[in-house]
Amino acid sequence: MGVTKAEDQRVRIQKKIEKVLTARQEEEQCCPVKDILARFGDKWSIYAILMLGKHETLRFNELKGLIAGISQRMLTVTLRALEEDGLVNRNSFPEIPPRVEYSLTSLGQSLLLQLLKLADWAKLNIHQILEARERYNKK
Amino acid sequence: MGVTKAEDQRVRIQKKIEKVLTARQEEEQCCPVKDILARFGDKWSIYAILMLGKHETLRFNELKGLIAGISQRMLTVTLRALEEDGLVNRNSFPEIPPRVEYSLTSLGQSLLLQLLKLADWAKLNIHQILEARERYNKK
DNA sequence: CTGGATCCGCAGCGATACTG
DNA sequence: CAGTATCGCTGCGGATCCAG
Repeated sequence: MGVTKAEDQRVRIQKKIEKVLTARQEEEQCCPVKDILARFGDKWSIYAILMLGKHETLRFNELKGLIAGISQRMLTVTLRALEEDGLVNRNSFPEIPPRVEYSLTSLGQSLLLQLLKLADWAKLNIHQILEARERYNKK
Repeated sequence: MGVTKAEDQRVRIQKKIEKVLTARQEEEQCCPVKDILARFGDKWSIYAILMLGKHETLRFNELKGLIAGISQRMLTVTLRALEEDGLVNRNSFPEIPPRVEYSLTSLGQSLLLQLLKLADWAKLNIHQILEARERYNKK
């Protein structure tokens, strides 16, 4: 065993580099679907969008109250990401106490439409899926 | 500091239990959208569905070849989940060497339609999103 | 009140070796 | 060929404290 720990690490780092590169290639190639899904495919973005769709405009803690179970941190992170993509507006008023209002942009609203269609599909087929799951688990 | 490690752990476990319970509540309540998204919102399911949509029927390693970067393990896990939900069919032939063919069920195909619509939206708006990101990062 | 900064546990994924 | 078993790492997300 002439394999040193240093050598081990070098190899591992090399592999990691390769992995990152191929990952980047995949992102660039391939349909934009994946990229879009990455936005609202995460744990909370959907809820934020749906809630903002329902209520027009909301403050930070109102939103936090509506999305049961979300932590402060994740709400911040989620809203930042959505803002970055131009899906929500963020209006902060320099008052004391501070007030920040969030609302959907027109782009966000058009995405909401798509999500609602998906929701319709989901409602329509949820029973079939649940049945399929039961059937599968019985076997 | 009369706090023992055992006490620490007890408290932590207690919190975990609560977390799991509220998580379960959330799943049950709330729109089925989230539940559905959980299916193909993960890293690989979309690719599997899209590929099966294109190619009608595929064997395990064909699929693995088409989805660049997926590991054997994750392909297995992904396909199992999709099968469980009745989105893909799994036909295994008791031959040597073994042969397993996967294809979309009609339910899977209807989901594919939705995904394609989403893809259309994505293609249509990808530029706006990229612009928004640039604008955001410049600030 | 809004949210930035930091720490850290744990699920999820990848790599690898093994089986029918 | 099509998986299963095991293990280690990484990064997501929750908790907590702090700032404006």
